[in-house]
Amino acid sequence: MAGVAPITVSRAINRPELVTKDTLDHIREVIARTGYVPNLLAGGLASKRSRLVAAIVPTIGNSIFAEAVECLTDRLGEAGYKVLLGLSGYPSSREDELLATVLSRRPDAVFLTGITHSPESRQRLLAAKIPVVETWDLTPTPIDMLVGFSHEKLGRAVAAYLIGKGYRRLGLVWASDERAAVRRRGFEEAAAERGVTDIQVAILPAPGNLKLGRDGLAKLLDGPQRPDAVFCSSDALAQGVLTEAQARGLSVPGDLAIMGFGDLEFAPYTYPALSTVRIDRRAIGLLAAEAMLARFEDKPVEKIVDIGFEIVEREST
Amino acid sequence: MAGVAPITVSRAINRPELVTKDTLDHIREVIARTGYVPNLLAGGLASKRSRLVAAIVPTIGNSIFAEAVECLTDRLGEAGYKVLLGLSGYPSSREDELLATVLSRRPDAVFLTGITHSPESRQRLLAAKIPVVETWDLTPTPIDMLVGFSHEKLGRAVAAYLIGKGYRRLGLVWASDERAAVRRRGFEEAAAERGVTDIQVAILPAPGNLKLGRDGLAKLLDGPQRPDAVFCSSDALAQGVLTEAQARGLSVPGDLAIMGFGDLEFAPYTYPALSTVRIDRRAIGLLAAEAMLARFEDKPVEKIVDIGFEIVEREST
DNA sequence: GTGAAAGCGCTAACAA
DNA sequence: TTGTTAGCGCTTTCAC
Repeated sequence: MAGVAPITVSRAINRPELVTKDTLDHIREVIARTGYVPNLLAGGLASKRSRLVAAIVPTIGNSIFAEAVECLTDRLGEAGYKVLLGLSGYPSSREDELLATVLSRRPDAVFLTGITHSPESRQRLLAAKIPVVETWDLTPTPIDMLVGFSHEKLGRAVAAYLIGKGYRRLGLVWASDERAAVRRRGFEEAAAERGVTDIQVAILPAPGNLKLGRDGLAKLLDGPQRPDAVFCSSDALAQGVLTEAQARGLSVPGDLAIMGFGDLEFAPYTYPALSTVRIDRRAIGLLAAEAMLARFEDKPVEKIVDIGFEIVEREST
Repeated sequence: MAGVAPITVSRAINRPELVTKDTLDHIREVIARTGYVPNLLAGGLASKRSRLVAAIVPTIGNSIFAEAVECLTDRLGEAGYKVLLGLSGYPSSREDELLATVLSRRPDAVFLTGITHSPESRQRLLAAKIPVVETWDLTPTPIDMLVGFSHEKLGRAVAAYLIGKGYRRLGLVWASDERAAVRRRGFEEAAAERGVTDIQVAILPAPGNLKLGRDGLAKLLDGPQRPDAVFCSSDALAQGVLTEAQARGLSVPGDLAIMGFGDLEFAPYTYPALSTVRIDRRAIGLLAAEAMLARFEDKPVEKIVDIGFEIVEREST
């Protein structure tokens, strides 16, 4: 319709600097007039670049993963990429089949949650020969790239922190998820090194929520050793623990200190008594996006990025 | 590699009932052995069905939209569809360009938030000739299909409820978003009909959060008329209002009744004193998915689905 | 700076 | 039940 070859239109859209201004203006005018929408499926097939990035997370509902996905989507969107959402559920039960179906869309990169993947999945990812960013954890042997933090160190740090504050009867209200298990191990090891060994644990199904947190604390309080400090594997559980403590008339942190994990926004303001461990969730999405974009342009990339964590102590008001 | 024509492999994958068991088994064995992954980009181009559904929401971080998207993704995933995530921000500032870029991926359907779209967007959607589901609101004239509820009715219902309880000095802590504005209108109209007109309003930027809620209540309390009941445009704001009330030593609902909107999971347990309006967020995603799937199979579909709402009253404990 | 030819990896339509 | 042919709408490559 513009009286030029298809390839010229393609250039006008994708590499306008290769087209004379006059031709460009004319093509753009025709595009605007006709409402032409390029077909990126066809473009992707021809160029072998889908401009799609797959993001596989357990869940985005009320969760720490939503913000990371949001940042990833925003940053990649700026560069013309769209995010294909894959929800694997807890405990990553569907990651394998999800990965298979998602790879058939030929994404240009994959964002993964965690570092534990089946041999088939690893194999498939390697075979796809695309940038892969694992997140939320640390390992010296990522599939490709990694943005996360050490759950073991985090567990250790919290144990040291609580024991340093004088607490000795420690309890855990804990979801049965894999990364949480590593935090627990770090916590128990560091506690043992300080002579605290009799740690009470209430294990609950993932993902945690307020109700489960209440149940968890109830279990601990009715157990053999009443804890004076409870560390929770998520802020959602911590809220439940706090609620149960309030319902039972316990003062926080006087009778019972409570620590959460994740620093969900509602926690800090709502419960000034509730300390937690802050993770820069937005950084995970952003850094993952940057890593992918760098790789698309063959720029050098840091393979492993440790974003760390921060213990946030809140005063009772 | 399997010694059959490409189309036979295609059938073995997509319509196995058309292939003899022996051929099928053989093809499947070869697929498993070689790790063949079909290219759905090519498939989509050839069949004109991308098996992609675009979901455009303002945000998924800490938000009521995340769960709807999650349900949509789950249900569509069962049917072999993947969700392309589009985040338009508040106040849908990027919806137009987002829609353009998303449509170039040739989605088989589109999930939209709200019923207000630019003429260009409506035009583009109509031109795409695919199922479109608008959500979170109601209108007699949807672009195509609709799953939502009436914000005006909801506002009216809350006004009637509060006034019925005897409250007369009403306040609103309100985000400046479009659907909230409709709820406000309904609220004020119904209040006026009952003789309550002097409603104090604190307007805050969207999306609301706890901090903004605190600020909002502070503004109202320092204003000319101290409210005895505050309705908030979201539960996030309501939490802030509650926090501020507690910080000022007000009893809830004794000195100040607070109503939220959205029924986020943390609200009911955390604040037994906090009533709210429950929206079935999961139903929105699920019904939208069902509507799309029905249309894909040319089954009859209810064009407009009102999922209603429910005032959830909580006792103080 | 622009174009012609070929082909990306599938599936629709029709044929055997 | 299986195969042949053609073509989806782009981009690559190479030529002009």
